[in-house]
Amino acid sequence: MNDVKAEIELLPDEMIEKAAECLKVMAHPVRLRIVNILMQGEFAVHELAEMSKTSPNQTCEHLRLLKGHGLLSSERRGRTVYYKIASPQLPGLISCIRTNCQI
Amino acid sequence: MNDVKAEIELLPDEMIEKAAECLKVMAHPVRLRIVNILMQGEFAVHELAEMSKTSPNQTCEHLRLLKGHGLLSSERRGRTVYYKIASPQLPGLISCIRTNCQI
DNA sequence: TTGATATATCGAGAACTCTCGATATATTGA
DNA sequence: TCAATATATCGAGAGTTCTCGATATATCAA
Repeated sequence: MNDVKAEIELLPDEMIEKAAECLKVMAHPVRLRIVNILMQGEFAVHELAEMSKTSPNQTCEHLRLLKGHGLLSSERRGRTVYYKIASPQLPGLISCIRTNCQI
Repeated sequence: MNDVKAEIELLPDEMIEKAAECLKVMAHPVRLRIVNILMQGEFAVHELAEMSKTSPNQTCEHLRLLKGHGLLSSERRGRTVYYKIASPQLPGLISCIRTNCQI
């Protein structure tokens, strides 16, 4: 039994925690939709709210969470705030999710 | 505004929900660890429990959840139940997570 | 300055997930 | 059959996340 496990690669707890945290951020329909839209360019909060059929305040909160994890960045131009993808890894992750999670 | 959105690809709700559900299942440190271990072969519940430093009953529940979503399958041999990866997409997804979620 | 538009934040309650101990079931060997 | 081992299920309480309405802030144009 110990022989079997001696050969097994066990990833460090810290790495596992980090990845689980990253997945948790993505594991929400509205956030997934927002990120999929942002794969196609930069959009304003109210545009994202409308396209994801979510109230502006909820959209803001989802955007804040995504931005807080370094996945998005934002820029205000006039009274409008535009969000875009900030993490270089995000497009790869999303396209992989689309392939492997039946999207 | 409508011009911009007319060109945007909006994935069907159903697909988004399904993918979010799939990510939610993976978005737990113990389940992520279990799946990473099972990438290296078939293991018994008590082995997985020990390697993931989780009680057997909790390990069972995580395994049940993963199996319930079609990600794992199990086979009893004697009093031991062995779990392995059942979903063909899972290895690709995991390796992508390892690349893009800093694992 | 005022009103309109756009975004952001806060607090409370609902809903969901996690964890744990207790208990149940299954299998084997004495 | 009985005890031991292995796995599975259940219910309660703790902890999180989600959602919503209310409110705050920021910017612009009249």
